[in-house]
Amino acid sequence: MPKSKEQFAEIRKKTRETILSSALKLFAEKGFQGTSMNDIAKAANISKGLAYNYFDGKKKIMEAIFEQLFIEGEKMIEWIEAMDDPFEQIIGIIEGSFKYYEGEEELFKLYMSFVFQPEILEQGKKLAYEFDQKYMGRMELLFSELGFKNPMLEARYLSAVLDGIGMDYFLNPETFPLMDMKKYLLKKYSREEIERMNKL
Amino acid sequence: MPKSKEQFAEIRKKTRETILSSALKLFAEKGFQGTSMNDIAKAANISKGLAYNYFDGKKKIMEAIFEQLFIEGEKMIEWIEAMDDPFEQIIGIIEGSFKYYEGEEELFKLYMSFVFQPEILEQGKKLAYEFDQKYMGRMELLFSELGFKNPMLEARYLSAVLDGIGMDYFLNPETFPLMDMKKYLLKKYSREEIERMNKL
Amino acid sequence: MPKSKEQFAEIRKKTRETILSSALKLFAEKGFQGTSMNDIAKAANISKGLAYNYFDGKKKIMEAIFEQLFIEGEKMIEWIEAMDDPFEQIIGIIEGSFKYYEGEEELFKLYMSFVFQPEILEQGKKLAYEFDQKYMGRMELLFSELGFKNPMLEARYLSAVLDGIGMDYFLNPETFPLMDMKKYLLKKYSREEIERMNKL
Amino acid sequence: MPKSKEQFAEIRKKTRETILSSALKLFAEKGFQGTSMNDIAKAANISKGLAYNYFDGKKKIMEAIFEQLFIEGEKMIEWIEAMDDPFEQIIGIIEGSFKYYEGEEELFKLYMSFVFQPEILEQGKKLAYEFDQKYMGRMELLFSELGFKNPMLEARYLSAVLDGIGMDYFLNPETFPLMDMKKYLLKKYSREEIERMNKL
DNA sequence: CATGAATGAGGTTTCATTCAT
DNA sequence: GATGAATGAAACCTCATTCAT
Repeated sequence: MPKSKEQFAEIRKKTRETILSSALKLFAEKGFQGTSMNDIAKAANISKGLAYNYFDGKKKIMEAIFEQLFIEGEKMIEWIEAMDDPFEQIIGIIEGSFKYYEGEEELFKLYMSFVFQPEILEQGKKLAYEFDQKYMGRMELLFSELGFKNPMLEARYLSAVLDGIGMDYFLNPETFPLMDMKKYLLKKYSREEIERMNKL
Repeated sequence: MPKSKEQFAEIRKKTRETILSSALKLFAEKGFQGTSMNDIAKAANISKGLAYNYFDGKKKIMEAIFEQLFIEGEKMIEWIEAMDDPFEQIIGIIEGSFKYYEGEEELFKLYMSFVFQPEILEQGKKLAYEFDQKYMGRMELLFSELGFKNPMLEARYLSAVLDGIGMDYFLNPETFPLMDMKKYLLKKYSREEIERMNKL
Repeated sequence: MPKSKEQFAEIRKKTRETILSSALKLFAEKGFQGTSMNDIAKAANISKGLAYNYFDGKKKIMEAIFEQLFIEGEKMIEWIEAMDDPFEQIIGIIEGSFKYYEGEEELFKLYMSFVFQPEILEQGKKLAYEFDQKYMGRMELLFSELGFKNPMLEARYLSAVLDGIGMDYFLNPETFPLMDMKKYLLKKYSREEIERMNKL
Repeated sequence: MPKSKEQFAEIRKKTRETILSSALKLFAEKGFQGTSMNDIAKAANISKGLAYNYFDGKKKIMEAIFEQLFIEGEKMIEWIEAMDDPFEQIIGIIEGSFKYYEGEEELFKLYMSFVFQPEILEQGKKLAYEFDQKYMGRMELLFSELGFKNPMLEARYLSAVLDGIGMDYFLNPETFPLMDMKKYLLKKYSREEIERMNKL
């Protein structure tokens, strides 16, 4: 009697996830090019051959990781849009970003290293561009609702600030004052400050 | 007619620089691992063997590039320190950074991609750390002179903002409003604004 | 309701045949080495494991195909021997060959490609040799009956002509004048021509 | 002082030829798929890496061999065209073919195995087709000059005969009566026979 | 100073075959 | 009888580095 379809699906899902998480860790640690399929297979405790049964090569693994990344990004957008108050949404964006930095160090590092070397992944570049467009659009709308004069520029600015903080934090996690920075930023984008700025 | 010692030295210097600039371009484009010594030699119009005559391997070429990078950084610090007025210095830092983004795209990309793959080049990481310490120290001093309450945080913040802008710009040079962002930042850190902020 | 023994036997036979015909098609198309067990299993709509239940590996599948091939060859010899008139037999050989080219393209291609790569399948080579001997023996006898002076050479010659036609036809099925060639050959080996030749 | 260009060219030519002849031998012996780059490198007494310095993979080696093959074919056509008398030309074609079978066993075997599995080599198929067209055109012209009623069919026929003989000879070089077959064919296509046939 | 042929270690990828269920 | 996940050996290919000239 063969294994049931459910059993097979279960196994595939689990192994797939093991491969992806092992690869993510290694890519973040040693870079995409610095990680060999051998490394990945060993980390995932499987044979090299099996890794190819699941993914058609290293690039495809990378792509799968990127897809996950953008899916999480979408979720974050949705979570923020669910809030009614635009002031709350700004807070949500900031807190969400910091939560991400604290919890997903590896994904972020990987994202960074890729972003500065996009030739590695055609598909990744497209995904990143599309996500950026969508994300910026939302932010712009938000700043418009908040009464800013140049919502596009404000969206780009906040985005740059958050990216820069993430980047500097990961460059020196030990010395970067992540919590203080969060407080500082939350104050800068608090209801009171925003209202005050808009009065000027 | 044999060449004079000066002529030889001249040739060596020129060839060395050709190798470095060719390598820089390639590393930025295709990454360190994605660039072969063959690529470098071809781009520099020399033989592989000669490249080894100048540098003891690919890593050493990378290190030489990094050294150049930090030498330029030092120069920028010196240039800023030469100014008397701290308000002018802030403007200098901002304008210097933007000038760098506009003119030295490749070095910046390379720096970033390496910084997020530190195991490749231990020495690079160390250099980067040292430079960061020195640079931050200066900035902190500056914000202290300007009367900010939390100079360290302000230094980290401005630094993050500038890094984030650089990053976002390089992600999408076509759509990022680099000039507008510069004006926006220059206004945020103008004498008037700083004095106003410090009064609060 | 359990299946009866007959039903099981029926299924086994059918599956076996499906495997063989799928494999034949693939071997002819992509070669023995170019065809994977996976390809075969997929083409036969079964699992890889089941294929191994039927045959002890890829070579064994190949061998089974070869056996079939020679069984058909034997049938053809028998069919020809059943004719009384040697003149008719010659016609039968020619027509049989052309019918084979038209209808069994894959088997022929496979046979050829293997015959020129003998180390792959020792058994195949042996079978081919034995068949050749038997076939040649019959042909020689036939030409002897027909009164030819050098029956062995005539047998070898006709055999070569037929092989060459098959080969050239498969090289360029679109441009090769198969039907005209058949007429031409049938005339060359017609009763009248043979009798005329033997008079000389 | 570097090696002179001539020295390098000499080395490259020699090594290239060693690789090609080693590969030819192995391909003919064990087939294209059955031969590994390792085998080729070992047979050529060089490292695997060097083989890739000369050819971009196994297919490219095969293609180079094929080119040689067709270059030789062209030479044969030229050699035959240099004769004035069409009767002599026919003799030339036949003798040339037999000489080829006797002397270039490996190339012929390789050609055969390829011909029945052309997916291996895109370029090879095109070359073979073009050569066939040219060769057939010449033969047709020749048979036309000789006064045959259906020159195209005659060209195809002789071609098939020669191919079939080559094929059968290589299948069983020990038992195939190559010399007798040559005499037989030369008589069939002698001036006297051709004139007699055309009278009918 | 300069060349590029040559090596060899290590990476990527494929696949016949086994096996637990 | 039937499944497809899993293995491991062996294939393909790349490239930093060395070296004879």
